[in-house]
Amino acid sequence: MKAKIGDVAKSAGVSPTTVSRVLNDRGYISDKTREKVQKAMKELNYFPNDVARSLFKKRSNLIGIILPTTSNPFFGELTFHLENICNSLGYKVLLCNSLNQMDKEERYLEMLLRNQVDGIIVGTHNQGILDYHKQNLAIVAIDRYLSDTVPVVSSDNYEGGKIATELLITEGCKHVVLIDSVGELETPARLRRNAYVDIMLKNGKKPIIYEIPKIFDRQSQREVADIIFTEHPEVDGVFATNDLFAASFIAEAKKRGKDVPGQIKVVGYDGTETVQTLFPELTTIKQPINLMAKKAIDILDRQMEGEFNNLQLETSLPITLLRGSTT
Amino acid sequence: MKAKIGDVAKSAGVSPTTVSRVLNDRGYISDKTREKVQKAMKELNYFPNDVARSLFKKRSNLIGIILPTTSNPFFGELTFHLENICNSLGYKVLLCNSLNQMDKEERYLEMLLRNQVDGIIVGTHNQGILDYHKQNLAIVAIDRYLSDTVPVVSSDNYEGGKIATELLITEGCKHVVLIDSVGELETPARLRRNAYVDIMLKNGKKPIIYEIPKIFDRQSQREVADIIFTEHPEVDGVFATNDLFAASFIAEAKKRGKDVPGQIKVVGYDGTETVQTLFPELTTIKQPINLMAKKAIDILDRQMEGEFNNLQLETSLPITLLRGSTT
DNA sequence: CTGAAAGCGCTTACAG
DNA sequence: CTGAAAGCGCTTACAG
Repeated sequence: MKAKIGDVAKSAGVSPTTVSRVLNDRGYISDKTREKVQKAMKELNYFPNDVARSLFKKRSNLIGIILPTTSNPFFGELTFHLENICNSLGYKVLLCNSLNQMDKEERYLEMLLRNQVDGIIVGTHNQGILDYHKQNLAIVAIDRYLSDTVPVVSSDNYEGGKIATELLITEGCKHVVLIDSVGELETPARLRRNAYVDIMLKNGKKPIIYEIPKIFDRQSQREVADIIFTEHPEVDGVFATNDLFAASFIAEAKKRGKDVPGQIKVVGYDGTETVQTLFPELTTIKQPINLMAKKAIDILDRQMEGEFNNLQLETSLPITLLRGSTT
Repeated sequence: MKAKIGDVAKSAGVSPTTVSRVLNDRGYISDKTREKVQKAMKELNYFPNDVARSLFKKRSNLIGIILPTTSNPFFGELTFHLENICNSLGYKVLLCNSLNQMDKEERYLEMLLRNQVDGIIVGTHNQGILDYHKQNLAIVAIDRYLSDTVPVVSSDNYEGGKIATELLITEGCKHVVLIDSVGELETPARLRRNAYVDIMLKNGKKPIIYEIPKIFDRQSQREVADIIFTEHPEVDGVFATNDLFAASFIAEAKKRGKDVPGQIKVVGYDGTETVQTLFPELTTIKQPINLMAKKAIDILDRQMEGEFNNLQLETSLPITLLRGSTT
């Protein structure tokens, strides 16, 4: 059976209190005692039970991450960086893939709370979360507005949308279509769309917007591309707010014998490592995923240390244009 | 402050024992009492503390997942499926990205143990894990041999390697090169290489094997491609044991003006959703990720229920060939 | 420098 | 049908 603190104490001939002291390097202990205890711990292959510790300390060092799905390269990479940084700080990560489903999000949220997480990183639009934030639970959102009091970290979506749209227009596109996620909510990512609309209007062009209903479904992406070709055969430029949408559109274009970038130019969004490897030709707007993760955890950590005031409520990190050969 | 069971008891005018009973639906309770308690829980917005529960029950319902990195599409998708299935079964997932670094793996392992996980799913080659398995910790490996007693779930790697190599030869390739991960250990995935060697020899051809030193690094992948072109300019076929390697090789080929599949044919491996979206032209061997996840958790769950005998020690799921236009 | 006692928030025999 | 007591494995005042 697993050794407990009492077993170590008995074996070392001291009290559990003393064992706890050497474990936590706390208070005075004679070198001799410390050695005895350490020897006993080795022998019994003892390591502390963090569940018991958490219960007493009212601190779990657990961080919950709720996001749509790690299957998506952006979130897969974001998850890696988040977990990696958490780990280096001594935090452990409880992962939740909500698929953007409200009901799942709510159940995940309750699960995290029951498990006494010290903080939550939210990459989905969970609104129920608001209530809990007030109960001084540390929360930070990535690319989502949750409430006036929850800090949001994102990259400069407006600038990204602006650069993408302007590039297409500069390259001579007359009919630029936007392919975006279906969106009920006002999210920072929606600024990409806003920028597209602004730039189009500024150039005297009519914005044409299509939404992917099931954003993580390849089939759904292809169908929308198909509809675009039917309804707007004149399309000669596409700004997709997500690289996967861009790739699906291009696949559909090729199927129809359309040349990219000859007849249609395409710009994507995200610029993950995965996309840069699998589809390096794609012109896209790259988000600084690692920086976003760092910043999010920085803000979360501050809250977990009790600093709920003076939090930077909105952080916008710089994006970069990756020029490929699809424009 | 967070309501505790005592607060609910006081508010409902009963004992904590009774509250616990309605919480767990255990023993006899009068309907009237149950209602009183439920009303009090609602009012106080009470939900149980799972840390305290775990401590008493000696069961955390926590599952640790150790894998290289969710940044990689295969592992990103695998993680999604694993977590998703765990969630549906009432388990929670503690995520660990080890980057295949031994020291990180060992630290993660100890972390998981301290946190009293009920089971561990391992997608890396952690050897230290063996010792703990004997202490009746539930463990299942994905694509890794850990020891004679740890069940392994993988897809039919030999068959995949065979199909890929045979396809290239059938298509007329004379000089087929293998691009593989650097590999110290005997893993199921290594069977892809074994199959390649067998088929090459069977066809009277000399196997030519290159290894990517830093497998998650795009730069490293490109460098190996570069070396292949220098050392084997005659190369007209490539079997890459990973789609990212394949993509990097193709990028390097294009840079040199080589036509794929005209001058060089390429087959990858994994066939994730991400690859199918971003690089649908790639011919590749698709692993049944969802099935692998299901099977792994099935085996883990059985162990967590105390069934350590009669475990299927080796599971090999069927792969499929996805024919694209790179062959 | 070290230990006995109390308690973290629950659950479960055991009584009644 | 309900409650008082003990205990899960730790840690931390408080004494000495």
